[in-house]
Amino acid sequence: MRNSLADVVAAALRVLGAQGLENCSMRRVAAELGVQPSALYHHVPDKQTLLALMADEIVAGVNLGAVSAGQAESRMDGPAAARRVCAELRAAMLAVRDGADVVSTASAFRLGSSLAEDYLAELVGRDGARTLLLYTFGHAQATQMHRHAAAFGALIGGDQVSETSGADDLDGSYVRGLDIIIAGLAVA
Amino acid sequence: MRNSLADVVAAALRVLGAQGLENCSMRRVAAELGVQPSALYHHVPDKQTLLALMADEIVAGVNLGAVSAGQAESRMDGPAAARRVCAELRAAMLAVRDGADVVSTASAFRLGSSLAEDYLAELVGRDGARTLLLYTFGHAQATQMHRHAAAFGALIGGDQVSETSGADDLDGSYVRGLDIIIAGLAVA
DNA sequence: ACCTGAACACCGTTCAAGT
DNA sequence: ACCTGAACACCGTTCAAGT
Repeated sequence: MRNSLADVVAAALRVLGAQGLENCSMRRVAAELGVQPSALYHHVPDKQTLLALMADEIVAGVNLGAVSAGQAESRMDGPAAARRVCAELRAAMLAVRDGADVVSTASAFRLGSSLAEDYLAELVGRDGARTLLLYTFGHAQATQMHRHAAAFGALIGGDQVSETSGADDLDGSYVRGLDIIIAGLAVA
Repeated sequence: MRNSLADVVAAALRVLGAQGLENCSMRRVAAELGVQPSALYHHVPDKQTLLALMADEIVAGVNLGAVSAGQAESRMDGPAAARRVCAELRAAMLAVRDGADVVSTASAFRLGSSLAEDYLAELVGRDGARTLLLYTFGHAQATQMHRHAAAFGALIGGDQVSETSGADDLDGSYVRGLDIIIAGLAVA
């Protein structure tokens, strides 16, 4: 036994963190393992599947209700628990370079049948769950894109503008949008 | 004068519609124009720029307040006008194959400075505008991905399940999520 | 101004063959 | 079971040169 599926996923996450999604090719993951590109296809049918496994790993730490569904958070009301799950999801994605893109693409493919959506649906209903998830994915993607652009701009532009209006409070922006949706859920 | 920038963008949109985003390469766009791939770089600095121009074209028909800002929709309240803009945006993206992906990627890059976001911000505030846009983009992407999967599944699976619960009411799902956000805006 | 021709440095995936 | 070696059919981009 030389490399397991878990080794491949771990190597892929290392390449992702070090080089970003656009450079996370099958060939580079193979190189990270010291193996020929074709060897990866013994563990995984294609790149899309590998990305889905990476997405699962990225969000693996998110707590989706500890015991059985809805039971662990019995002291919290639905909206409050939903808010906690979304915040954890966002943090997990932002912790990995391009994590939001990887997770969003993989989860959009399963919309309607993901663990996170099912759990959120118990808390706030199917429509509320979808709305919260799509907002959370979209905002996380925008956050990482903005940070990437800022990091790149800092290299070439010094920091002559710093922030046109100081208005890149991405965390605050996320929470305020979340508040809007949660408030809307209470009405319906 | 053999080809203009407009010709290049139009050819790219033709390839997109016919072959989808994953096959919309610079080389295929060049072939569509009967030209060498390198010729495209006379009109456009890189592929990303071409995709942004395609995105602009896809949403060009969306009415962002006819006369001056906020004036044309004086008979509508803010939330109602915002709902109309979002629905038009969604329809424009869904009208083109992979349109949601093209527009989302290009717009996420400008989040905080797009025409649509500025207009929506006048109607419902910056946080409301961002929330509505991210939700609308995300839902449109999920819609097109679901349709693509359904079309592909129909080819191999016949239609043995048809719909597990008849629950692929994507348009209804979108509107109900929009209702949640709009209701939340009214509270804040 | 607009394009060709040729090249550079890559991709994902397949497949026979090895151990 | 896991991997190599070689190939196939592609990519985006650059650049000197043509008209």
